[in-house]
Amino acid sequence: MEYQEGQRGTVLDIILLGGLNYLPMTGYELKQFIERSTAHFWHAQTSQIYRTLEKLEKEACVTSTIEEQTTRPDRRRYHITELGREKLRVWLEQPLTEIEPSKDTLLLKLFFAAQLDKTTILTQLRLQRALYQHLLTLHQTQTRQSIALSMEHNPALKRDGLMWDITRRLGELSAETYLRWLDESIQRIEDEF
Amino acid sequence: MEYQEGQRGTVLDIILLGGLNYLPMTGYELKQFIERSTAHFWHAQTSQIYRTLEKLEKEACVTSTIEEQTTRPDRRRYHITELGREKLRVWLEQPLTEIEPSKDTLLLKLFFAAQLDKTTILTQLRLQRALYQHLLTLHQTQTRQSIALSMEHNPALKRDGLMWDITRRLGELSAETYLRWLDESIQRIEDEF
DNA sequence: TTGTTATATATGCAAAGTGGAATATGATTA
DNA sequence: TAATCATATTCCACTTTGCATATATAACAA
Repeated sequence: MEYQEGQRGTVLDIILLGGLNYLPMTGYELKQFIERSTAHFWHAQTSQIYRTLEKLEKEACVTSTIEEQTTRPDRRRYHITELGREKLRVWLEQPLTEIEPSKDTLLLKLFFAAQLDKTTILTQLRLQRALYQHLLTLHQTQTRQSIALSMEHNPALKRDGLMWDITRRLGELSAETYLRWLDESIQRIEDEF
Repeated sequence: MEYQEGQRGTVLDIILLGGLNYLPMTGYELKQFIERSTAHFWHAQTSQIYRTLEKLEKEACVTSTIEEQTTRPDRRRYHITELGREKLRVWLEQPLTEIEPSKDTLLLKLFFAAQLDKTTILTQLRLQRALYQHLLTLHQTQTRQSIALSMEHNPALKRDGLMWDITRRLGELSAETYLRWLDESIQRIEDEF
């Protein structure tokens, strides 16, 4: 009664359709595609990918063909259909009208951390700091390069490249913010706790 | 084989135990507690809260007593047990050794948005901008005040107040970052798309 | 008086997601 | 030569989540 029902479409549906809209891939390749490109804002288990592909095939959003291989197990390559493209387009056009609630385990830990001792809290924060420092480096180098590489290979993807860089940029900014916040918080706990 | 198994403890377990560690509450009150205090980093459905409370009672982490009421439906008030406190403490002490993968639907939309037209993308981004602007205002006023209020009522919560403000602060910084990124992205799309 | 909101809890169902293991095999490396 | 890595998919048990709905009652507003 209150939405585009009948074909809601989960987020993973969309990632898979979005990937297959560039080129046909196997489940295995889609897993790698997700790890290379969307990992910083969405991830999925291998098993979930295969099950979702089956579901999408039932819904006629994708079709599949088996490729026989001699040296390796046979593999099933998925192709997007017109219906699939339509589903993708409809979902992309639909604006997000609210902010989705985020989930952050570290914040939860800190929220109830007053009962811990100072050193335990500080150790945990410093550990997170190291992890985020590493993540930031990744965003600034690796991810950026992989985008540049894709575009050299295929200049038709100019717009795509812009959009990919925009998503990459939020990852970078977020990591910077998180680091600043960690530093500030470590300082405050040292002084005020 | 590779973790503190037997009592893994989900995040919602911890929120409920953490809340009950301050004072005994009913399911209904816990729902409100979550909305007031942890909503910006974790949320939960009412049904999920009641079911998790039942589970925690089976595990002897909480006990419950029924309060008979004449004007309202009876209610069940939950109390944390020693085992519950222990579970909470163990979880809080355990450091997070990795960064949890985040999920962001807007980024997903942008990642595949190259096929949309410029106006559609810009409209969606401007809508998000308005939503985040509103969220930022909330963080800067409402949440801050509710923390100050809690501490006036109970000065013993000084440390808790510091930790609460630290979590609030990330909400504020994140909203600012998101806004800056939205502005920057709108600009880039206007110029380069 | 009729409808709505707030209090208070519970249930049922399906979809979504987790995590691990099973099953193959070729290529590489120590 | 043994180990393990990379390819490639599937299955299973389980938890979690979303969403709707049911059952009460009192207070309040239209």
